[in-house]
Amino acid sequence: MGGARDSGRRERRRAAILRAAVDVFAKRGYTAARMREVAQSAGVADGTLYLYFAGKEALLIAILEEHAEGFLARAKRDANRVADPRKKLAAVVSRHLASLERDRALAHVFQIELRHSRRFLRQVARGQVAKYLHLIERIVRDGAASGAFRGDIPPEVTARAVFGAIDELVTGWVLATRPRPLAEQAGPLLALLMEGLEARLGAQR
Amino acid sequence: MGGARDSGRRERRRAAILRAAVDVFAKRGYTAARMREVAQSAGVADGTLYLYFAGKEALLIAILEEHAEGFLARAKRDANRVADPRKKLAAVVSRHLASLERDRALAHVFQIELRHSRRFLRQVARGQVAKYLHLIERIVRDGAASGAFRGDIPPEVTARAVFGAIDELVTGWVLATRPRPLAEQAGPLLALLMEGLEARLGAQR
Amino acid sequence: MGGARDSGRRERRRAAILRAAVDVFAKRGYTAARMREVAQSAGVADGTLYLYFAGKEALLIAILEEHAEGFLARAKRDANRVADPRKKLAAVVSRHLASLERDRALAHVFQIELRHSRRFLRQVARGQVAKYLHLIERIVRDGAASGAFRGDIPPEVTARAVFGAIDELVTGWVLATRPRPLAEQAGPLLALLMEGLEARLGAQR
Amino acid sequence: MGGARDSGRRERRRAAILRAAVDVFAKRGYTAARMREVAQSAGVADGTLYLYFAGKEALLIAILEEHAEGFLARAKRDANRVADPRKKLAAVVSRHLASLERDRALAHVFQIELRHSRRFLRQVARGQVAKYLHLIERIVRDGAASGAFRGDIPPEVTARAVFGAIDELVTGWVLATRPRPLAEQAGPLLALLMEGLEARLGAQR
DNA sequence: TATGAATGAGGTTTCATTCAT
DNA sequence: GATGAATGAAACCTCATTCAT
Repeated sequence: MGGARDSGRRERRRAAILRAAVDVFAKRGYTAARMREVAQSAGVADGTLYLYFAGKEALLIAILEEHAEGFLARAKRDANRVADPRKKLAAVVSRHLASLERDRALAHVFQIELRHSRRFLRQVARGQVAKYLHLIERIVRDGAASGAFRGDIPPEVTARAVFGAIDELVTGWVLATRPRPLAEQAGPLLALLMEGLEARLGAQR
Repeated sequence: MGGARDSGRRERRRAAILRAAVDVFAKRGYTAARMREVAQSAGVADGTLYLYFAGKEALLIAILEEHAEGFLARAKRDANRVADPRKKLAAVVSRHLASLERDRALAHVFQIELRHSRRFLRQVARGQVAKYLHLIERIVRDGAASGAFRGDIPPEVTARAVFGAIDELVTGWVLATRPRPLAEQAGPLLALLMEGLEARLGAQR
Repeated sequence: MGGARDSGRRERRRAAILRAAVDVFAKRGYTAARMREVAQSAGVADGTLYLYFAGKEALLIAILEEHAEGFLARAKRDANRVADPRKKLAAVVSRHLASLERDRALAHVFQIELRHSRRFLRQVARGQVAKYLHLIERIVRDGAASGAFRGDIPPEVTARAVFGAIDELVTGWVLATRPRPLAEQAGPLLALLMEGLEARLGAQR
Repeated sequence: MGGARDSGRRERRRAAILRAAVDVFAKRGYTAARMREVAQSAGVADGTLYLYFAGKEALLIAILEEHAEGFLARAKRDANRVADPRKKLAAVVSRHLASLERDRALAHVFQIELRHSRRFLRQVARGQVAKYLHLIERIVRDGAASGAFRGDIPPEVTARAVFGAIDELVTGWVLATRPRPLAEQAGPLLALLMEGLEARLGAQR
């Protein structure tokens, strides 16, 4: 019982620190952020941070892993709910935009602070983004096999292009002074990706 | 004559410092880069850096402006050489990939170091990237007007998607241990963007 | 109890840093003094200095305030112990000389380092010296009112002259290689100030 | 002829640099003053300063010597014009105040910038101030011998007290926001020094 | 003689992290 | 486990001075 209660307390404190880190990193930027401010925002002493995380960069990595895993799981679940590859892709894109639109500070950290160095990016790319790219790649590959998607474009290129396009929309939204809702942009983006930019004869829109 | 020679000397020295900065920033990352190493790499004294650039960040900004302007000018020129909007877009994409593939250290700085803070990103986004997005947007808009492109997708979304897709390909290339040539990826990316991901009945590829 | 002990510890450490600063400033001069040397002399780490004082100049200001206040309080107390304005003035002069003679390094800092810039002097002059001048002025004014002192000299001039004369004796003592004791000079100075330089008929000395 | 003309040119340039140094030192303070600003103010190139003076501190010393010598010569001449020791002292005091009141920037440098370090002060004290103290001391000593002045106060103490009193008046004038004319203060100061602060029976003022 | 571009030594301060309590 | 006072490494930039022209 004591163990369980302690564990709950520990878990809550860990979450508070992580939330504080997101807010402070978003507000100040990773480099300018001070561990002291994170501690104060979380309501703990400076030294306590180090009982939960190995250091400043570990905090950044933890933010990434904490949310990326949940996000990836939700995206996979959403994709699995439908059979049509087109709908799978649409589900992933919508989930991506919705997940980040819900929490602007977190989106800021994801789009900007998590990319502050090559070494860090490598860890990110090898870790979470790679998993995400694989998910898209799998959908595209399956779609090509079933005849729903074209088969003449390397799925890795498609996956990167899809991810890059979404990613840029989000970054624009994060940096904008008066951003337009992300959710609105899912439809047009999907239309572009699915059907292409060229006008079709006999199927004008 | 002395003035001309001095001016040439100054110009050469400025270029040497800028080149050194690209190399050191790419090798160490902006934060870990030491001004001393830049100076040594450029073959000048520490203090000389400050006769040419206001400081470390000014060096980063100068790298951006120096190359972004030239790149943008070349992209515009390429686009203007052809009339077909499809070919214009193809020209810009190819130029983008080719420009960065030519100089990997510079590409590294563009893809990673130039994005190390929100404040900096804002300057970048508002400055050079915005110009680039406008270029793409203009092509897309004109293409829609002439009937070559669809008219139902907001051109800003298209522009961001195109830029994001290219950008991500480049970033993947910069971070990869064994990158595949960027030039090879222009074709598939364009095919995807132009014609879309969905398979066409009666026109299988 | 822990709080009281900590507070004592903090107070002792603060005093040690201040003492170290006096010694190093006197030995090297303010500009040439190194914060590192102050830290080493105080037996703390470099960064610890900044937990107690805002910076190098704050150290100088703290030396001034710390000692000037005590000195002024003692001078006032001494003056209040006697009723005769002549004795009041004598008490202040003696206290001034005695206070600085007790601690040569401190005297050095007071006479030289505390005057290293106009900006700083203004703070000094407006702050502590002004208070000191007021004390003398008050004594002189009261003495004139009671008929003990002349009434035809502006008290501000008298106060500045008295302060300047003492100050110069101390500076001479600080700069001298083989200084003669300051205490010995109080009597002659007072005789001069009180009775004047001119010989008196029928009252030869 | 060429030599004479060159020499005149050199002399004028030297004077311009010295004047520029006085102005810049007074405006910024010695430490904050930049050699570049002195050069610009004098209308010469940075390097030219070093063809006339050994360095920044040499500039300060040159200001001192240049003006102190002239001032001392004038003070001596003034003193020699009268026979009465009282009038000699009055002449020196008046000259002192008048000399500095004429040029506020120079007065600033004399009162503040010339005292910025012990090493420097030693040079000053050993050099010019010592000569000045000797002048006063000689007058006081002669006055005592002739019976005009008291003989019971060590002349060195008197000299320092006189110098200190004048010096403090000037410093107050330099630092004041709205200074009252120095010349007005010569009379009261002399009255104090000559006749003393105590009220005289039967000779009230 | 005059120039001014180049030099390069030098130091205060910040802040992530540690560890005695 | 929690605290927070203490640590100390680390680097950008300034500016007096030099010297090739």
